[in-house]
Amino acid sequence: MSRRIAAILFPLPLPEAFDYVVPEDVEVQPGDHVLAPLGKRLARGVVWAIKPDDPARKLKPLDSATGGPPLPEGTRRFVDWLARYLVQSPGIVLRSVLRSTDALKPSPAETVYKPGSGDPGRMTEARQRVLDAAAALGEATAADLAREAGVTASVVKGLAKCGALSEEKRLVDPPFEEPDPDHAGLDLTAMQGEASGVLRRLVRAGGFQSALLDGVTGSGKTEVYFEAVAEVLRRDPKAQILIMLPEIALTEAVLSRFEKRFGVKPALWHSGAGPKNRRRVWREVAEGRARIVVGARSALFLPFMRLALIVVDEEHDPTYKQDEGLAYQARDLAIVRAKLEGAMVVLASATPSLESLANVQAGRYVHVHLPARPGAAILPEIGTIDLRETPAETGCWLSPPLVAAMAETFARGEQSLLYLNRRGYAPLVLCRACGHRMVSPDTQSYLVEHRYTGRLVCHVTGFSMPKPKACPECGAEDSLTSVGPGVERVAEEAKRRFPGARVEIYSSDTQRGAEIVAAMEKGEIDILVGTQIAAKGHNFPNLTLVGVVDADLGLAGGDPRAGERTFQTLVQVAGRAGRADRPGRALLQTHQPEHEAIQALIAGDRDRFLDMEFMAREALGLPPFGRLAAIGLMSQDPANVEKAAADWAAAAPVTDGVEIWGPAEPPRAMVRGWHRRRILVRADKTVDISAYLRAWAGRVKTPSSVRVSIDVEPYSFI
DNA sequence: AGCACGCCGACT
DNA sequence: GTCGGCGTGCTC
Repeated sequence: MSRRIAAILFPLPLPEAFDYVVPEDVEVQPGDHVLAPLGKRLARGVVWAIKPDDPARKLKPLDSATGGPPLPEGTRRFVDWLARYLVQSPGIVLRSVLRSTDALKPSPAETVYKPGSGDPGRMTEARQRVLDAAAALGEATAADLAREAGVTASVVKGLAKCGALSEEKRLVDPPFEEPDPDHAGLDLTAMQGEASGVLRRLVRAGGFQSALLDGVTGSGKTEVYFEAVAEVLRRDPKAQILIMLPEIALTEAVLSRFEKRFGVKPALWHSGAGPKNRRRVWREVAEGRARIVVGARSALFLPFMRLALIVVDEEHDPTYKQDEGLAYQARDLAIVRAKLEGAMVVLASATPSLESLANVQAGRYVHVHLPARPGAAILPEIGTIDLRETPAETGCWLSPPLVAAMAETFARGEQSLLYLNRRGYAPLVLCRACGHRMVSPDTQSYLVEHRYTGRLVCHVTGFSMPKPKACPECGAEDSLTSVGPGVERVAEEAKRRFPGARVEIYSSDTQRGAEIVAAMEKGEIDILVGTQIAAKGHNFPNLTLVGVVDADLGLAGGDPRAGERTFQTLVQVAGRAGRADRPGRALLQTHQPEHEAIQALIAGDRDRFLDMEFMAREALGLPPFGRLAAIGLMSQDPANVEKAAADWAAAAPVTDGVEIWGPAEPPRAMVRGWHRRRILVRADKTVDISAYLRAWAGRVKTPSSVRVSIDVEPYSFI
């Protein structure tokens, strides 16, 4: 009598799936959820495969099947692929898929009440209030009715008993409504029509395809990819679609646009959603009923039954890269997932990543170009101010040419935006007497002065302290001085120079951001000083001058993507000026006006910037022309990390086309008591860097006091 | 991830 | 003499 064997994968850091005997009376398929004995306890796992028996092996029987929607094959293959690629145990990847622990239980039912025809009998005031509430709410739970009427639930129950309220069972997690591809009439420009036509043709061709939808802000990318979504809905009544957005973009605005186009709300998946919502979305996706999911990067791990299209909006956005825990780049994984599912991918951006443009050049992606809508935003005239020739006065940050431009703008009754990506008043506080620099107790990074709150703040850990009167090192009184500008300091200078102007600050510290935006739209602010947060997406019709206080920020440093990021940010910021019918201009204060990023920007020549950047990266063998990986080591004991780093370095396999850089102290060598070291690996494109790392990790034994993290394709170099 | 085993410090 | 700290190892 041959046994049936099931390989079961647990959501635990185990190296592989474990084998169990399937009892006679248990029926399981790959993807089913089961309980199985693991050591002394029962653990939840997923059947990964059914295997032929090997009678020689002594195996435990699995306990039982737990039910719930099975994990589809595509999702399981994605887990296996990811585990290999990310150099992680498959169980850890599985854990990212099983994000909603109670999604496996059937949707619970709740009792709801609505007005009935029965005789309420003796009418009391409480009963009348409940009946009024029921009439107003239509259909509600006992708790809701009681709260609304200001009584206890027993009054509701009493009315239900005599039939004055009728009782019904309702699923707590109702299915999502079916989106209608033809809900809204088409109202596309000729350009949009052409672009959406290309995408629709790709959808009709079917199978795995990738397209880059490349269009400036305001060109209507969303409407265009919505047409690809509609085409998928029309062609296959079971097909599912994932629309990915950076977490921060998952706002009411997106939802209302979606609802206008498809007539219903999409299933939403993001970190802020509660467990109830997650359970509903997870289950509806796994059962194949949720047709469209709009979600942040983690939505990529949902168990889609029949995924036909993935849209990655704002694909260049660096927040698609997750650095903590499972380190992955959601945009890249979207391509992989689509390939495994035979689905199509649309990457959309106004400033596409170099990686995506390289794929276009290599012919791997179809390039769908979407020019600006006629009559819409005109890119402003962009100029530089060479700070070496016309520096700002000592203790000031606005150079004479920028001040002159602001004065003209103000005189015309138009608005200016000063952009500086530094919160607070000053990025550094030091003692004039002894040179002591105020640093954070944990990270040793500089404390940023916030004059508005009178505190010194660590932007890394959030640590803060009141600004001391005397230097904590030498005791000198009133010797602490603020070095460098933050938005508060630039605003102070703007107020001093333009006493009649209304100046406001907009940063992530701003409490009433929405009010600032509204006031700016209404023209109630003359000069807005803002960080990154002010660069995105707002439409200020009377804004005609953008001054970039420090265009050099981000050009330096060891980050291979710094130039690209600066370029993208500057395009966004410059794009704020002159959006309505007024021409705008942008002025960039810089010490390196000859830098490619800045030259290309003032020429409005993206292709030239990209060519330069491509050449630089190709020469260094950096992505997308080579591969990078980072090995991070962390311990509370400095001697332990040091030793572990040395052990890792000594164990590195020697291979052609691979270079090891380090071990080195990262810029933040110590974070919250943890000492850190990093080893960077650069490999030629032909090298399987995951296999290399796996082989390497197999040769080293790291003590449990040292934590090891492997990041394939790191983005953060902090 | 749990859970057990094992080897050194302050307590009934 | 034991209770309990958490470092190490194992789970089909």
